[in-house]
Amino acid sequence: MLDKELELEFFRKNGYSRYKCKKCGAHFWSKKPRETCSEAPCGEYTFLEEPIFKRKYSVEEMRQEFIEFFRKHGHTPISRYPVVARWRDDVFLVNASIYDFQPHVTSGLVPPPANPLVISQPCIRMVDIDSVGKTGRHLTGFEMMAHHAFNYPDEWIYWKDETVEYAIKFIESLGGSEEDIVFKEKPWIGGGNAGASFEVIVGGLELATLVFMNLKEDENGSIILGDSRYSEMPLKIVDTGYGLERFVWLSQMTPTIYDAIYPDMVEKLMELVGLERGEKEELMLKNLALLSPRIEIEDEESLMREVIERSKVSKEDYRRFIEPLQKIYAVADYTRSLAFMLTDGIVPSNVQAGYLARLLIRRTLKLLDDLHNPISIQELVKMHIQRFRDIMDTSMISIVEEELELEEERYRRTLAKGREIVKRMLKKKGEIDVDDLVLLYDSHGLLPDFVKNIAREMNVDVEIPKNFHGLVARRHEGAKKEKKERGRELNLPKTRALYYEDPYLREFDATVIWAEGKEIVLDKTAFYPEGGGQPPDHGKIIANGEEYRVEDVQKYNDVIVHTLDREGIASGMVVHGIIDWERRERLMRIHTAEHILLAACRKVLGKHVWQHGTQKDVYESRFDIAHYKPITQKEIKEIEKEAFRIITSNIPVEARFMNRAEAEKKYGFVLYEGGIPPGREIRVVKIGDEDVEACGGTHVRSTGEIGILKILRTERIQDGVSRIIYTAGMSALEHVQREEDILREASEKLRVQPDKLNAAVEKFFQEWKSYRKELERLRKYEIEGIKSKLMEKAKDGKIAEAVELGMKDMLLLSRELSSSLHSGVLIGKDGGIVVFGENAATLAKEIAKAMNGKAGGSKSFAQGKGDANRIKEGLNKARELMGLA
RNA sequence: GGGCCGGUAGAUCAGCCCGGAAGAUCGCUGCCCUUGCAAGGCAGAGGCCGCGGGUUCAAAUCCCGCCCGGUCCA
Repeated sequence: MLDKELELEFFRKNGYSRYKCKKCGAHFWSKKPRETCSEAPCGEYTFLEEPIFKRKYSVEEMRQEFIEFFRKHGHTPISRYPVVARWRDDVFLVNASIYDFQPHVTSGLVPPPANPLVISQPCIRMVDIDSVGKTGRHLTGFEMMAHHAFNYPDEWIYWKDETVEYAIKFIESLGGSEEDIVFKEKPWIGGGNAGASFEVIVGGLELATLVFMNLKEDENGSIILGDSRYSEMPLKIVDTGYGLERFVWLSQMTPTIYDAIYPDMVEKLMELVGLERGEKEELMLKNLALLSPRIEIEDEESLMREVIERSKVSKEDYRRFIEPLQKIYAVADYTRSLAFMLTDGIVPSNVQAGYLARLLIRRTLKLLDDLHNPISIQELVKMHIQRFRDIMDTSMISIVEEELELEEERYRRTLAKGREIVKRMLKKKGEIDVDDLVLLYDSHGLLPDFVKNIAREMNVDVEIPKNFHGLVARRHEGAKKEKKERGRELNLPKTRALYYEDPYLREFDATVIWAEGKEIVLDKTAFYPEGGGQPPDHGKIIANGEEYRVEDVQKYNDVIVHTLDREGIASGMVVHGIIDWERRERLMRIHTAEHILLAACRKVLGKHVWQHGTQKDVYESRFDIAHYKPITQKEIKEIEKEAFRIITSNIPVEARFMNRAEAEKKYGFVLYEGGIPPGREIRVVKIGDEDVEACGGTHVRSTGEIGILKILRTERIQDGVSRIIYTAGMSALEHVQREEDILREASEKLRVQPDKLNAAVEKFFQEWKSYRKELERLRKYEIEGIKSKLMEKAKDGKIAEAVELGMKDMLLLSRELSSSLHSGVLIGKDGGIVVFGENAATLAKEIAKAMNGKAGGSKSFAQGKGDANRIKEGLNKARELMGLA
């Protein structure tokens, strides 16, 4: 299928031929005849030996070259998106520039912000985390430079020939030659789309990928790729990805990509660790770079052997230089990814994107430990933020530093605790097997290496299986569950939403266009359907003089369905709707209050605050935000005061529909705090300069109408996520009044003034505690008394008596008695039996039997229970068996 | 969102598998020893065994639900 797709007019006209790589068998296009596709390991990294570009470029210079080149060729530069994919709910991090335009632009629903466009998009790819530092070319964080063209049936921009030509011209503009370039064919599949693609290879290195996306996944499609079927889509997308860091590397000719993109940090770390790079070391590094594409990274041993042989150095030389350097490289890369993630507002957590940040932080801390902590993680991340200040938000530095400090503390705590767990395990079992290792990692976050080290301290050897991570994965198999989609296809016209046209509309007339059971759809409605965390309106619908209660209102696509308390309304009827205004008004106040609350939180707590989920209700509403530490009482008061300021400023609340791309451009992704609405047009709700969000809810006209916003309490629902429970308007006033009632009633009960309540309660509590102790002392004393009385009845060190005591007291008493008596039986007022001394259990069972009860226990102590009316029988039995009768 | 581990004295934990009188160490209080401190000795205080339900004559222990903490995976 690809053969035809990639036989370009351009290649034919410009003297290119199609070859088949003798090593990997892939097809490729080249102007110069070639045996292989030239990509390492089929070829070598020739760029390390011979310059390809005319000069060296820094990251900033290369980015600038790219953007400028495409700007000159008719592309509109657009600014980068955050690395955390706020506009999507299917992924956490941006993996590629095309992520910026999924799902709505690529599906054709929404136009792109510009067409064609050029961007340099920072991306995070966690999948390569283990290779970073070791291969010389892998990164967790990189910038994907890209030009995109979106071709619509009625608006054609450009397609394959032009894209290939741009690639050649851009490489030429940097001093490269057309002869150096190889276009390798490759099918491309990703994210429900597919197409043909070229990998652009220069000097043995893949520099870019040119994807021609023209297929979408389709059950009935006729094109089969991999395991799925695809069909042609009307939209044809040019999706390119130029590896910024790789271009820089190629220009700099350094042995690794890390030396090219952040030389300052690598140098600084080397200096602090005490590594020096002489000729011998450079040679080792270069050989490593040349060899690493050839040998699987899992086989580090043979890679090391080859490097040692080629460079004519000792194993010792390698160990002393390469191993710490690889760690330095990894630290430099991880901390840069962290700089991107944290300044873009990801809060470290145990869930979602925050977990990925924590993972990177912990990996970095481990590496820094290995290097004997030459510098703090905060310092390194800060260095990157300042170094890349033209694309990172430097105002986040102090928040980032605090987050890292807290994370490091947490990490140290986990390790200290883990150390204890491992030690205890060893003390108990004497060894640690594979199951233990998996458990320690999965449940306690302890890496096998760490466990092995501790075991070694205690002279125990632990074997780490090769497929360790596979074993962990197996434990998680079968744990996944499919989430069900709620969808409903009603083939009806869009319902006119009167609540948007006039949010204060309380009554309206409409025509029923569909009815089934208790459900009806109207041509227009003022009933607000559940959405955006706002519950649906309630109210009445009057038809033919009959009144129906509206119990639920839901929206399916653009059709609004009302659920009534009973059947009876038919299609075609004209009805009158009345909104339960008291309820709706409260909800409107609360919804606007929520926007104000978010603005206040961002102001008081910081810019990283991001809405995590909400549920509004008439009396108590929940508002979850990402924040890296629990919210203090002081902060709550500040937030309330800030909200008060916004409310009393009486700022108008504007709501209007806007073109999605235009709104994003104007306000940024803060728009999507409350979630990501679908569609070409989005409704933007703006409160002066305080807050702007995409929101489909109903709002008051101006902030003053809210009256009062009150935070009731906060909870930490996850690491990095706090829940604020609040209310507004009349509900807030009612809450304050209720609290006042509690205060007054409590004060009245204690007969003190409300302001003395605190001191009074303290006093009462202290007194209660001392009385409780006094009571216990008295009981002990009483038992002492009973004991001495009973002792008088003892015969031959034996006793069997009935006592006016409960089970607990009898236990105490028998303990006392057992110190001076040989054996004894006590039967309590409610039929409880306590036996101590020889054959206690057997004796107790016999007594219980006599009392129609049950008993049991050990040889020297037993307890049981029988019928409280048969105490006498039990006692007689006991005496008989004990020889006391 | 799902899985796993944990919650017992101020702290760190044992006891739970296999139900039968709540423990250890450190810390705390007092006394002895000492010029004083440290150490040592003796005595003592300190527990809703996370919460709620169930099974049982009897639950820290077994079963169910919830809450909280930790951790792994997506």
